[in-house]
Parts: sequence; structure tokens; C-alpha cells
Amino acid sequence: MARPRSDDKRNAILAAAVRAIDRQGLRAPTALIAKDAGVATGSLFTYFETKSALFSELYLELKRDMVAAATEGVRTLPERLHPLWSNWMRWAVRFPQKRRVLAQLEVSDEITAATLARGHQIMEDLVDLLGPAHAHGAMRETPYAFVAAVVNAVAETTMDFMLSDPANAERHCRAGVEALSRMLT
Amino acid sequence: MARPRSDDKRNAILAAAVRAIDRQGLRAPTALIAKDAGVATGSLFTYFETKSALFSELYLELKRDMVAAATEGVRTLPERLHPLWSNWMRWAVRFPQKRRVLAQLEVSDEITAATLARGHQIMEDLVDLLGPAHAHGAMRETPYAFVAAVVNAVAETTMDFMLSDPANAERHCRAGVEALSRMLT
DNA sequence: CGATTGACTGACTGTCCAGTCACTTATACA
DNA sequence: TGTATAAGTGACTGGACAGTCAGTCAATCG
Repeated sequence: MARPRSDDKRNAILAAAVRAIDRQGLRAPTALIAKDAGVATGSLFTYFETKSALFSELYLELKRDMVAAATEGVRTLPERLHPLWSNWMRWAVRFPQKRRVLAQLEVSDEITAATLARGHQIMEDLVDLLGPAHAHGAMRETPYAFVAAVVNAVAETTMDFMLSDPANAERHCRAGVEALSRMLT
Repeated sequence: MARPRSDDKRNAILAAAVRAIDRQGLRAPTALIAKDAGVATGSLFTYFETKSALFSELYLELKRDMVAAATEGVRTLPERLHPLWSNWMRWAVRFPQKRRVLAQLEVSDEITAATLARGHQIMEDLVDLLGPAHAHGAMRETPYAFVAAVVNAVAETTMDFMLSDPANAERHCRAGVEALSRMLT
């Protein structure tokens, strides 16, 4: 069926979008994103129907990326909180732009409520690994989603500090888990 | 010195900006904001030099508003966490748009790092009231700013849940403080 | 090898909007 | 009451940008 679409190009566009949004915010022009991806402006629209569609797919892609990095190899361990945390923080330190872009997309209204919900669903994979810790702790009576959200909030805060004060990153990282641990125990 | 500027108009513009941004995001046109404020498009620019300037001032105004509401009457109490928390949460439930707008401004790049810093400084007024609780708790060794940020993060998460699930608002509110309390103790 | 399909290109268009400006009107002060 | 000053107005402009489209090119298949 004629010329097939190229995954490479699709990925190049997504990667270029991360760079562009990191620098210019969500108002980054599609023309710039396309150019930075080495693709004509028109081609961007054969891979993504509209700019909003690009943003939605980018959002989900980044969430998946983050969750995959954080949960890597953790699934079968007996004590999961610390390895999970350390993977998660490492991802944040290595890909600060991805995180910044994710944050912008999350609050913007470029993304529908449905897409946002799918994003939260992806996050559940990550928080599910806390299951055992949660089941017997102080928050066993509070709704699961609430616990998940608080975990996420503490993680995000910790990441902010690790990035803004790299000299004490290790210290902030520990302060983060310990605070979380105290909260869940 | 000729016709004086009117505080009423200035406030009307800020209030209209909240409504517009709540509905349309930061791309809300200045013309719409002005119209909704009952003012000509040109007049908006006699009160605020640029759209960005309007956003910056709005950001600071909203932060001040939030902090004032949360700290009202709490300054002299011996046990401050609970009244502070309840004021804070009440503000969030009463003015959900203000909160939404604040969140958008916070991550956007419409606002300079300097303005953001001033915003954080305003927040310190609020977190300072935890001083005594913090001074003897588990986080007494972690940097003050970090504790402040975590408190804020847990508060924001709690607000999200109170608003998205009003039937259990009271329950979420309690779960929030208790989690925080466990973390600080 | 055609022939067909659909990806690829980038100049172009229609729309939107921040900010301006020539003019009008209200206020302060002499 | 007259004059100076600055606020108020809204049609307008210049620039930016999402998305289109007519033409080109490459992969697949009979």
C-alpha cells in the first residue's frame, strides 16, 4: 500500500516537540517543531491530525516513558518503595525537559479530560507497586487514588529540589522517600 | 493631575482575567478580558503595560489572596496546623477558578523567574505559621524550603480531591492533614 | 515493469490577536 | 470658568501561525 509511514519520523517529531515546548512553551509553532524534526511542516500533519492531537499523544508517550523507567525491574522485589523511588528520581534528573513538558501539558487545556484520565491510568501501574506497603499502612482506609496522588505530589516536589539544587540532590532524594515513608507507615 | 485611574477598573480587569483564563486558558484574548471587565481594549493597556504584565500582577494578587484567606486569624493560636488547613481548604472550595488560574500561571512561561520567586516569598507567610510544628518534628533537619514545598504539594492534592469528589470532601480534607501531620511529626 | 497509492514538500491562506493611535471625555487645579 | 493633563475608546495594523493543497516522489503489487 504505497509508501509506509516511518516510526523514525514520528519519533523525531515527538522528540522535537519536547525540545520546542521545553524552550518556548506550548505556543511553540508547529513549523518549528517540524523543522527541528527534519520534516516538512505538512508532514507533521500526516503523522498528527492537529497540534492538539500531537500534544495528546506526546503526553501519553511521556507518561509511559516515565512509568517504564520507574518500574523497571521493580515488579518482583519484596521491598519496592526504595528501588522504585530511586529509578523514578533518576529518570527526572536525566530528562528534566520531559518532565517540564509533562507538567505544562498536564495543566493546559490542550488536552481533553479523557486523555488526562488515560494518563492517570498509566500512572496506576507505578503506584500499584506500592500495593503491599499501602495495604497495611496508615492510609489503608483512604481512597487508593488519593494515596496515588499524594505519592505523586511528594515525588514531584522532590524532583524539583533535586534539579534546582543538584549539590544536595542525594539529600533531597532521601528526605523525599523518608517523608513519604512516614506518611504511609 | 487630571483624571485618576480607578481601582475599581483595575480590579474588574483582574477579575475578568480570572474568568477568561478559567474558561479559555492563557490564550484568552485581551479583547475578551477587557470587554468582560466593561472596559475598552485600549484601557486594559493603561492599567497593564502588556498581557504578560497583567498575568504577573494577577499571579501575585491571587497568591496574596490565598495566603490572606488561609492565615486569617491563625497567627496567634497555639496549635495552628488545623485551623490553617481548614481556612486554606475552604478558600480552595470557594474559589476553584482562582486556583485553576494560579496553577496555569505557575507552570507557564508567561511569568518570569523573578515573579515566581516573589510568589514563593508570599507563600512563606503561610508556611511560617508551621514553624513551631516543624522545629521539633521529623523534618527539622531538612531545608525549610523543601518542607514548605511538600506542605504545599499535599495541600494542592487534597484540594484536587475535595473539588473532584465533593461528596467526600470532608473525608479527603481530614486525610490530607493527617497525612501531613504524620509526615511532620 | 508500469500503475496505483499514499507519503512528502513548502509556499500559501485565512484567521486571530496584542498592541497602537487619533480622537474624545473627565478631572484637577489656577 | 478655562486650561492642562491624563484616562477612555475602539477601529485598525502588523505579525504570527495552524492547517491546506497542488504538485512531486517513493514504495508496493499485479
